[in-house]
Amino acid sequence: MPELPEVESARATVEAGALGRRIAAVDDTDTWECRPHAPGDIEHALVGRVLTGAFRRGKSMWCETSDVGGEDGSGPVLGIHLGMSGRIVVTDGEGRSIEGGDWLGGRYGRVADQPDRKPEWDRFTLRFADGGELRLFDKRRLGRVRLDPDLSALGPDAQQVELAEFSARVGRGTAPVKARLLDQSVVAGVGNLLADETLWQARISPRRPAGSLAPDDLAVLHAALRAATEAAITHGGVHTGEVIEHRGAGGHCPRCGAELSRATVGGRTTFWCPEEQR
DNA sequence: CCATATGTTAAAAG
DNA sequence: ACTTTTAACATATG
Repeated sequence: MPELPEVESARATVEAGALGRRIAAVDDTDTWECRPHAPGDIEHALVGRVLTGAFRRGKSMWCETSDVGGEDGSGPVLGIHLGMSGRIVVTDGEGRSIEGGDWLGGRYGRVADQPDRKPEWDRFTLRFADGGELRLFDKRRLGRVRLDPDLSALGPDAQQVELAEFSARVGRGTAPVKARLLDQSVVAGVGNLLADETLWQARISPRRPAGSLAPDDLAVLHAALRAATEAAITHGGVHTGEVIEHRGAGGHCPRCGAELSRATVGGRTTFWCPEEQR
C-alpha cells in the first residue's frame, strides 16, 4: 500500500497514539528489515525512552526520541520505511488499535480493529510500558527500520514542493516523465499508482520525455500532483484514485470510455488513456 | 513453473 | 561525469 498518502496516515497514527509512552521492550530481531543493525542495537538505543515526534518526507518517516522527561529529540532518531507492503499498527493497553489522520471524516485518535494480518508478518515491535505496542507488519518484507537514517538523497516532499522548484526538477532530461516523477531524488513521495493517477488527471502521457514538457504542462502536472495527493490522503489511500480502480485488464478511461493502454514505463506497469493523455 | 505486486538501490548501459 | 535502464532484493498470491 504505501505511497506518500499511506505513509502520511502511518505518521499521523504514530503521532496520535504512540508519543510519550515509555518504551519497555523492542523486538529488532529481523536482521533483514533492521539492517545494517545487529539484533539488540535498536533495542538498546530505545528502551527506557519515549517517542517525542513523528515526521515524514516522501515515503520515509522518522520518530524523534528522548529520555523520559528529557528534552524532545535528544535521543536517537528511529527511521521507518514501509517498503512495498508495510503498515504501522499502534495499540493501546487493551490491544485495540489506534489510528490517526485527516481521512474518513478527520477524526483523530480513532480506535478501530485491524483487519487481516498474520503475527509472523510482524517485523519490528516497540512494546510500551502500558502494555500497548507499535508494530511494523510487512507481508513482503521490503520495509526497513534503522537508527539515524540518512535522508539527504531525497528530493522535496511531493505534497509541499512549490511550482518553480517542481518544474525545474521534473521538467528536464530525456527519461519519460513518469520515470522522473518516480525518482525519489527528484521529488519524494510519488509511487507507481500516484504517478498514474497524477498523469491521468493532468492528461499527460507517461511516456513524454520530461524535458519536452512546456511550462504550462508542468503547471498542470504540479496542480494534478497536489490534488491527487490531497485526495488520496483524505479518502484513505492511493487506491481511491479516480483512474486507479480501472487499472487492470480491459479497464476503460472513466472520463472518455477509451480502453486504457498498458505498458512498462519507468520500470513499472503503467496504465493510461491513449485518447486523452498526450 | 510463470507472472504479478503500491519500493529501493546497486550495477550496468548509454 | 552524469543520466537512464535493468536486475535483484524477500515474500505472497493467482
